[in-house]
Amino acid sequence: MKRIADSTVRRLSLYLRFLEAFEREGRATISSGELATSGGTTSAQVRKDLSSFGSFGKRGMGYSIRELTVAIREILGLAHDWRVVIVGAGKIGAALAQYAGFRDRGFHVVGVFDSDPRRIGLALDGLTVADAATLEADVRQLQAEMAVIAVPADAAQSVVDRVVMAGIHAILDFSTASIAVPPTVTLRTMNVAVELEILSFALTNR
Amino acid sequence: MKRIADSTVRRLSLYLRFLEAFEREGRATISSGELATSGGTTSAQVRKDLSSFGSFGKRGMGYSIRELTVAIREILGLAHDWRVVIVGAGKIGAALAQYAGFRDRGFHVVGVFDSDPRRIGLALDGLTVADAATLEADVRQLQAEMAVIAVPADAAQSVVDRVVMAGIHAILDFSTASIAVPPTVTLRTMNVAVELEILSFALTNR
DNA sequence: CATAGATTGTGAATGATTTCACAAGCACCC
DNA sequence: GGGTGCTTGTGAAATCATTCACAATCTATG
Repeated sequence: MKRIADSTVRRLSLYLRFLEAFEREGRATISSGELATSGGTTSAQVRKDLSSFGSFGKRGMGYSIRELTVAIREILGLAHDWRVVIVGAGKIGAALAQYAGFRDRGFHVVGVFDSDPRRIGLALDGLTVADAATLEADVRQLQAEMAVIAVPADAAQSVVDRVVMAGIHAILDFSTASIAVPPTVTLRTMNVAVELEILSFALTNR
Repeated sequence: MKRIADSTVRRLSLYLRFLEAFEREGRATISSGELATSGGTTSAQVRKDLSSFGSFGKRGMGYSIRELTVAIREILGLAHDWRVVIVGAGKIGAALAQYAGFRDRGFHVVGVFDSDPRRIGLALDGLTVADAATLEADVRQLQAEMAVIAVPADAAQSVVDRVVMAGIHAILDFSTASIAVPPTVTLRTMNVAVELEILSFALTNR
């Protein structure tokens, strides 16, 4: 399979949301144009995005919402649930652990860790905050496949190293640090400060 | 000025972080190559990014960390503080309101709003959660310039419409909804589910 | 003051992504 | 069953972003 652009994958994830909303409304089919309008893009872009993976529509008719939903879920690897650990039970980590939309979308939080004794043992929505001292062993034992990192910047690299050591290949990082990972590991960073600074630039240079 | 790519602005924001770290270490100058290594890019990219805005380095010597920091802060519009309101005092909204890194970087939270009577009146780090009923008037009165939206998906569009009405031109949206704004408004979306789905794709198709 | 060594700034080349534009295919209708 | 109207799938073209490569220019040094 030829390499898929990051931007394409991101859009597929968005299309999936719109398809689910349309399905809830009871719609049966949708055209690339309508999907494009929902997602703020163009119909050609929607068709191109899908064409990397196959042919899902009917000419003259559009796409079956049901079928396209299943196809995109398959493409994105959402056919089965993922087991996720959260490291860091501070404000952000705790908020994420308790975020229901998480689990509803197939991401099952199987463990929350922290190294602060005041947080270890806290109950978060059915889970108990565990001691990060045994992170590697616990991650393996829980068979986690993804990690969310919500620790202070100066601890982030070491925590990432440890979950990588424990066999994790996909990491979502909320810290503001610059993190290095081996090429076999996918790391994505969500940085509120960066986004605010992009907004600041937009306000300043409009 | 010619149009600046979003990716360029994002990198400038990252460079700024590294520059600040280097400055704390007491370094005086830095080369494009070193900055590139920190940011996971190339020296040519660093120079190209800066060249859209002027000439900041000395050939043979690199960049003065002090001067480049000031220049990038100027470019990004961080020379003065921004007044930010947060709408939605749930888990995410509350975590953001209490996030100190926010204010330290020049983003001053001047108001937090919610429509749930159980949350109105709560104290969050020096701020009291206000009733969202008077959002428009309060936003104007507080002279807020940016809004962070952390409300449920079905309320997001209406809240965005209201802050836009109140004169806000920059919005950071944490909801999972698809939001429309007038072309004069900059909207950025942070969607955890989308990021996790990109990770899911990466794990599935590696 | 001339030379050596380093690093910038930037056109040109390459690579990636998006948009265009249109033939092909499907359903519906008469 | 042929015509009409729509919409897909996809090469080709256009646009946008990154990398290359090198002249220009700075400091340090003897």
